[in-house]
Amino acid sequence: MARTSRGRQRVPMTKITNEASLQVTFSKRRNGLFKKASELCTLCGAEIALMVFSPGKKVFSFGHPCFETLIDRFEGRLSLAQLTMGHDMQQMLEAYRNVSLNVLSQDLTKVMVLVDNEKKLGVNLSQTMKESMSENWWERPLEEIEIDRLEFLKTYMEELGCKVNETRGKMLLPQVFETANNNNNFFIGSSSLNTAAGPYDQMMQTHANQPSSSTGGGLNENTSTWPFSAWNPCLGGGFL
Amino acid sequence: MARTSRGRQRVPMTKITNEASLQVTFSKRRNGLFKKASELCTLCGAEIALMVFSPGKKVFSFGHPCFETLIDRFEGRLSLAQLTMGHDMQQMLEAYRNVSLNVLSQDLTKVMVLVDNEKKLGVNLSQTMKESMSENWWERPLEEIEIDRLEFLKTYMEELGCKVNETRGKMLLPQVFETANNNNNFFIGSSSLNTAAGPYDQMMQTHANQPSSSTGGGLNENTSTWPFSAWNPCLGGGFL
DNA sequence: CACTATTTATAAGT
DNA sequence: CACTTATAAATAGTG
Repeated sequence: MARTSRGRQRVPMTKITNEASLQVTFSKRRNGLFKKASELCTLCGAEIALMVFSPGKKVFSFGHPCFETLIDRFEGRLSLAQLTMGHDMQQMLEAYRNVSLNVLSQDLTKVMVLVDNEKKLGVNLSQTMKESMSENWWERPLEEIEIDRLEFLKTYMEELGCKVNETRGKMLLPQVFETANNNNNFFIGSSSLNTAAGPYDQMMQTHANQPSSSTGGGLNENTSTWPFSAWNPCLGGGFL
Repeated sequence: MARTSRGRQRVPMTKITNEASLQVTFSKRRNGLFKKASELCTLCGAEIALMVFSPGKKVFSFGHPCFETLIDRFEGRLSLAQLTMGHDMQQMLEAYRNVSLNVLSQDLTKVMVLVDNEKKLGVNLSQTMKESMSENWWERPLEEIEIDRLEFLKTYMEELGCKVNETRGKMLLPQVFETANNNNNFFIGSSSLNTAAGPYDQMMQTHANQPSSSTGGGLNENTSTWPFSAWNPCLGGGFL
């Protein structure tokens, strides 16, 4: 009988037009990419943070090492909340919420902010904020949490102020960008001390665009809440 | 004559012990990973943010689409600054500064915050903050910027408060994690309107561990300042 | 999703 | 690090 397959064909490196095959290719290559990332972690002890937004705006992320390991590593470190305001007026604010049900359970969330001018910012911010409210992933009213936090930070910054004096340099600019990162579960339910990368499918997590559901689907058994639809600027729901 | 090569050999998926071959493998596979990421962007129109920390703690990042494209896409969108405080007390704060010298020039910076308890937080935060001060990438005193911003946000949140009422849900936890992401230059000096992914080597950037130098080396011609040593929790200098 | 036939990625070696 | 070779992997097209 004739060949059952022509085998792999060469494909031009241009965007696939056929929607169906694009989906298939995306899925296959995404998995391949995550696997490669995983292998790089394992073979070379590299640390990788990877986020992929599908053309359909779903989010797929990969992170290694696990949260716990990073805690040990960066314990006590704190970055600066840095907000800029150029003549074009821009600002960005990022925040997170990490869910950790157990030693090995956690999520890492990220958000992206871009504003071109204050007007648009003001308008859309309110809208965004209001929309996000319906997501309800918090136990306490959001504003309460936020305000407490901001208050704390403000106070902290003020206290810190007296210690700081040489803060010059270049605040080159106006555009602020932010992306999110997800630190996925790792070795769910076991091997909390294992710092080596495990099977890639255990290191990645798929976050489907789920308007109402709060648990992430996909390859991960993660039971923690993943509020992607609420904060992901790329998703159709939530903020968008 | 005998075969000059045994060809590719199968390698166990365990950490490579030989330091030399590890380096080689890391380099090769890292490039392969970036290439794969690039192809996924091109072929499927995916958006990818990828960060790789080498075992030597150097940072290699990849980002698509370019900053400009993202601006058009997310213009006016603002995420929430979300800070949590579990019974274990944790918090995280992330900030950015994006430098855009020209339409196609930009950087994306990221920071990571982890605190296990307030004591450690208080102590290390001050230390970190003080250390960061010597980096001077700001034009105005940091505290000033920070406080202004936090004040603005606080006010905003308060005003928003009256509009919000259903903010329940699960604030599952205590650990907060954050990683940085770098949105590299893309099509430097040309094709600002091109939204397709270009050659992967143009989408990636290598950030060497450079204590005093501020410009990133590697494959990218990026001329904007890259303050990695100041905020990268993995680097020996700056915050660490 | 399973199956090939091929294209790619790469481990070794130079 | 760049090039080569031979082989392991990834994956396009198909059922």
